Amino acid sequence: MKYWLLKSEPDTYSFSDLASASSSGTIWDGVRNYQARNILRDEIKVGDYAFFYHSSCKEPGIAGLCMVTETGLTDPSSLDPASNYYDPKSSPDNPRWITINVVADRALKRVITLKELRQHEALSEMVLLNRGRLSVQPVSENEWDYILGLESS
DNA sequence: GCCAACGTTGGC
DNA sequence: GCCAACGTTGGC
Repeated sequence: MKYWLLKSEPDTYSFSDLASASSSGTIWDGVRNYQARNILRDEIKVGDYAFFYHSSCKEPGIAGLCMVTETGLTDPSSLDPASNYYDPKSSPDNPRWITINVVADRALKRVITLKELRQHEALSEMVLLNRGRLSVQPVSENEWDYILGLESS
């Protein structure tokens, strides 16, 4: 099992939105970056866990944990002409944007902020802190465990 | 296939 | 709202 970090703007879709979604969770739609798409399509597996990260907001940071329940899904927004994420170069026969379904696992006891993460030498190699713009990223097991260890501190 | 121009992300 | 970083586009 591997660990990941998924970014969302909480004004658009927050961790509490996922937590209050139906038991089937949500499709992680709208990713339009090839590196992130490749991770969604090729690397993330059912049963993997991810941090749910709030970006572009007052307090950027990790708000909760979620679990991957399905992979290999065509992003429905890419085929919807009414969507902001519509991509005319994608089609049902040859979908360009492949994604996953996730469910909420649990909220963290507190949001672990980006500012706090930056203060820990043990996390200095985190993708989040070095290639901040990537919206789907790997998290090492050591980083995962370390960050969960901060939760109660 | 280079690279300048342009667009987007996302912290601050 | 600014702007640095960086991904994408498109002319050549």
